[in-house]
Amino acid sequence: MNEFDCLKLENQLCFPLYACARKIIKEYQTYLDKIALTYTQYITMMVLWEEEKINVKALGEKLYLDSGTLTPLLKKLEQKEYITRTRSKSDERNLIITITNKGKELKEQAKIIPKEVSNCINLSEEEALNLYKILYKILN
Amino acid sequence: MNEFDCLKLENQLCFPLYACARKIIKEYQTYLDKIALTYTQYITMMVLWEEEKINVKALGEKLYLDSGTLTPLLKKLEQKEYITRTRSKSDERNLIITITNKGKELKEQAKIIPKEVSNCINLSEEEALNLYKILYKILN
DNA sequence: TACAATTAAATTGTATACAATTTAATTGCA
DNA sequence: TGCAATTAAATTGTATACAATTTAATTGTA
Repeated sequence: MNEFDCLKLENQLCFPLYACARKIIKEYQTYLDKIALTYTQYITMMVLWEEEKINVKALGEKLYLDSGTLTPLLKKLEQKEYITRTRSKSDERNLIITITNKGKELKEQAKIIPKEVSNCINLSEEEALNLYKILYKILN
Repeated sequence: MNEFDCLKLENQLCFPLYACARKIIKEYQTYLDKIALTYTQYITMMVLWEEEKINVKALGEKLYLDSGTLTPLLKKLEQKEYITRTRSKSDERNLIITITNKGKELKEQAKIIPKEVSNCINLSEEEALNLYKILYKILN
């Protein structure tokens, strides 16, 4: 182990993390194409399938994304009529994102996607749980 | 566990993977700013610190990136004089990337970065190894 | 209660990612 | 050997990411 070994790609943790995330998102994309959503649009809709109504700041905290990413994305979801964007009456700084009926209906078509993707990833139950725990340890 | 639970963000594996990768890359970026490299430029240089000379296709296979991403990135690294881009004599379709002396010198400044980043991530030796194995199982 | 400080989104600018297409070089075979 | 098929990069177009700045609304306090 010399002083430069830490600079080898194979000794990095971040690199496989980055490559894996992109690989699985690409796998998602093949299924998401059927409902014409990108992966980022999809996880945004996931929040709204759970919450119905949320402001941009809270949404960003859930997704670890900022308004620079979310503003254009939310305008696209609005164009597709899956959400509405309205300013809060009590505090005009807040933009409230609300899911529409059309957005709710999408949930039905989306529910098979996680299973389709997980079929393509060959992890045991134990490995998946282990991975999950370690990732959330890093995130928190 | 109802039929829609698989659509909850907290039940996803891909989402924390994606969020973690971005979080750690952001951490890298704070240190990479000192040598004015982006994360993608950095992992490209890592390959060249190991190889000296490689064509775009082989580089892309190592980094899981295609020419659409690499072409503009490599032009930037050429501008910074860390690499040269020349067509292969034996097969003009191939573009050969070669590290320059200036590129090699950068390695000395970069070698502390992995340690600086790993200090910010609170994983045990065992967890890190475990994560590493699971990620490469997904990649292969 | 003016007004400086803070806060939430939006905007600007740069750098990826990646699908799809194009361009140019090489290969394989009828 | 001529030419269709293949291959490697580059290009085009779309959609993120994110730092930094700007805009507009609200809050806290001198």
